[in-house]
Amino acid sequence: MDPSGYEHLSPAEAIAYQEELRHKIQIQELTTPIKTIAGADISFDKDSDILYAGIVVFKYPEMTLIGTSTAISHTSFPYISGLLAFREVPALFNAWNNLYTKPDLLVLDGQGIAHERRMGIATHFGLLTNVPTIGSAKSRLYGKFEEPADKAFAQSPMYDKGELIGVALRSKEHCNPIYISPGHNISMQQSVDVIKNCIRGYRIPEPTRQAHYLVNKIRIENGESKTKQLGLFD
DNA sequence: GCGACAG
DNA sequence: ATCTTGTCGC
Repeated sequence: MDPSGYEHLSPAEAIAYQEELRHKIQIQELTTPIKTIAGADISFDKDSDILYAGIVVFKYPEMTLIGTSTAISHTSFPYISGLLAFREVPALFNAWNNLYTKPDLLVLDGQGIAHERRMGIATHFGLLTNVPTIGSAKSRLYGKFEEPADKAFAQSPMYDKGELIGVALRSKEHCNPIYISPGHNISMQQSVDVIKNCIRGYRIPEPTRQAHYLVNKIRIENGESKTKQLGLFD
């Protein structure tokens, strides 16, 4: 199904689609070398249905900037816990198609398989584009875990009925942990290792941290240009 | 019925 | 996610 059609799905239909896609998920080691990595994120105004999507690509593991792409899209699918992909993936897909050179790996702001149906936004996007993905969320959605020690890089496994679905990682001392889980076409261990390599002094790993910065920037800029276009200062 | 609940 | 200044703590 083309993501442009997501907005016409009912929540029940979206859940049915997740159950259908989950059978295709591949959590296994990525054997091809990782030479480039990208971060993706979304931004929007409080009561607006316009989404600002952005992707930032870096050379890995140096993390030097290679390129960026953005897309401004409309959505009508509401935010529903567990169905985030249906709201944000269409916009991200547009930004993805604007990228000249696709990265070897993509980090999304949200869960991978640490989801009740293993279909977090990172997994969903990976299945859609066939690019290896990792989910790096700022808060927990699903899974049980013990609080990791308050020491940089301390980690604790996240489980769902005995199954390992993610890792709570203390990316920085005295900061709340981030929740890492593989999205598609990469292993749990590799996901955690890669994210650790992307931590550069902040709680949020560089790929999504920079993507967040980018989408906020274009959101503010777009708002200002519209104000001018409407001639509110005339 | 109650609590949880990515962005 | 976004609205927003100061403020507590390392």
